Amino acid sequence: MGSQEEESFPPPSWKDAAMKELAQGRDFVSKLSALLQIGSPESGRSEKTTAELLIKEIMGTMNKAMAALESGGTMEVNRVADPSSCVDSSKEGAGGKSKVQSTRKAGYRRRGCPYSWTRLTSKTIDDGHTWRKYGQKEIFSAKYPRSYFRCTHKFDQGCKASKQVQRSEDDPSSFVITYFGEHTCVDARKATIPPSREPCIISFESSNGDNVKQETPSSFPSLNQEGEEEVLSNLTSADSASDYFVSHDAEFTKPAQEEPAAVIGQEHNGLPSAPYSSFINYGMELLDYDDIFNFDHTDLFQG
DNA sequence: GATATTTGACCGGA
DNA sequence: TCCGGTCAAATATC
Repeated sequence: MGSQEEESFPPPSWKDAAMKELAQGRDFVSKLSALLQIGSPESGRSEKTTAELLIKEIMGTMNKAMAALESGGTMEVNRVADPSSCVDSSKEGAGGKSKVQSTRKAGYRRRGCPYSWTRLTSKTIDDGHTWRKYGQKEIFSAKYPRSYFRCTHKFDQGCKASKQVQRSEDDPSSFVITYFGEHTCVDARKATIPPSREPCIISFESSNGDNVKQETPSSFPSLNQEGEEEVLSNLTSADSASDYFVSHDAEFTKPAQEEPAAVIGQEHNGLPSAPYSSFINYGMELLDYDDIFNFDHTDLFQG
């Protein structure tokens, strides 16, 4: 990775459109914020606080995204073809146990996995799937080790999804999470969650009226697994992962502490996808889940 | 006892 | 040959 970043980075026209949309979104949030300031006294204080926190989160995320766009992007690159093609062909159908045939440990490499996307997050988050860590490596030329996760259902359901988590060198409080493959599993944990397998269509309406629709992978990652807190705190001895919160019952993270993650690189069928639209969508997801599960915000936002 | 994590070794693409 | 991805035994945790 790395050398392809520039070439996969959104072309200027796309970038302009994304910037415009982000700026507009920021304006909307500002207006909403202003409305809240003069909101009716009847509105619950906790709800107002919640909304304000959300606004701060959204604003922060949008500013980050815009800054990233402006700077030409520290975006990761991801080559994408067919999600289903992103499998460990070497272990296909064997669930990793195929090497029973061979006495050798397999060292199959994923280089060139055609379907991946990367996101940068200041905290770990629960994507509704369960992951199992299967390795950690010190990476040459990288300051922090990289952790390797596979879907818990890799063997029982043959799910091919996996991810890598690495602390960002630029911002050690952030984690770069790279997802590979698509979940083909049916996670019991997700049974109570509205189906997310439908592609999320996001519309970017550019200034010239063109609509840029973006389809995000059905297994859009947003949140993380149980116990990853400790796992990630292992990446370095420091800080931030420790205050991360995940509730499996609620299938939700604690937004007040959770900085919405940005998908910083994604590509689909050779076309640069909309990393920023994805993170926007992530914000929408939070709201949707909230509506659906009728979470008690006061609980969520209290430490 | 079952399940998850850690960690050193192996493998193979670049 | 190097280095990153994965395996699997050992260990830890529940």
